[in-house]
Amino acid sequence: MPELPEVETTRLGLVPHLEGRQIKSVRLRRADLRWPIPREIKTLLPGQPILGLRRRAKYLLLDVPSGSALIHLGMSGCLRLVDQAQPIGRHDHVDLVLDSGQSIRFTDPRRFGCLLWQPLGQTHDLLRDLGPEPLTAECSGEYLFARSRQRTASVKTFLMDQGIVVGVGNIYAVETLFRAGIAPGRAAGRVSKARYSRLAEAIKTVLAEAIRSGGTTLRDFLHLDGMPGYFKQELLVYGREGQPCLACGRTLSGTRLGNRATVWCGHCQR
DNA sequence: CTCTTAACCTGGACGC
DNA sequence: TGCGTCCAGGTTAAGA
Repeated sequence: MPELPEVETTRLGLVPHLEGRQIKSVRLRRADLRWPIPREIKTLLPGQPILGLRRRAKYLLLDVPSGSALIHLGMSGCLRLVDQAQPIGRHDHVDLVLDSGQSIRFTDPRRFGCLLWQPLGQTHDLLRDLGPEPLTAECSGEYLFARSRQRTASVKTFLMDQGIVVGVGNIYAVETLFRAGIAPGRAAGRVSKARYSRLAEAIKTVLAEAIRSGGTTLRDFLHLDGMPGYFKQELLVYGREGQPCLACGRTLSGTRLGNRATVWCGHCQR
């Protein structure tokens, strides 16, 4: 489900409810997510005040004095704020019960997500080799150009590599490449600096706009209040294979790159 | 190193 | 209605 805008939307929705709260208890129903949920989650979190909820790449970090709970939503995960009375669903794996009476509920049907522990002062291995945040100046055309030299893999695969730049998944890779006029199958090392500048620009505008719209809801991504994200209405190419290009009217092509559905316009993107 | 592929897991959509 | 197949917002491990 979630790329950076959906994770950030989740964070923004949760933050106001966490101010001054503490974690009363942890209800663990199922620990076998992508990696087993470590015992620290169960033993260290209860009784701790919540200091904040940060995001790095597609990870959320729930800070308490002794460290951070590290959360990734995988393909199908979501966090919701629920009341005690909320019935527990088949895929509601963990509740972090707050002293407000509400709980942060982690739901993830496919269990590609994870909930791990990062002790204070340490950086988890999963965060170690991540590239820059896309909405910072570090993610520039110059930077992408420099990192892409000599690389023969497709520019789309390159863009989705979290070691290059974080937060861009399949939907936003397809969208940003369309807006930058770059064919997704082109070798990353054969894209000019000028076009990487356009791409960097597109990454920033598309992600920022998606966050502003509350993310993209394809099937199951919902906000804390159960409302969908509205960026789907602004997708120009994703999911539109065989339909007319909104820029030139020609039929959009579809293929698979790195095993992921890819859509583009053979006329507008080179 | 870089690149490609398979694997993890469940559920929904579709065709027969 | 039921069954098989394919597909889905991500990431890592293994192999070439």
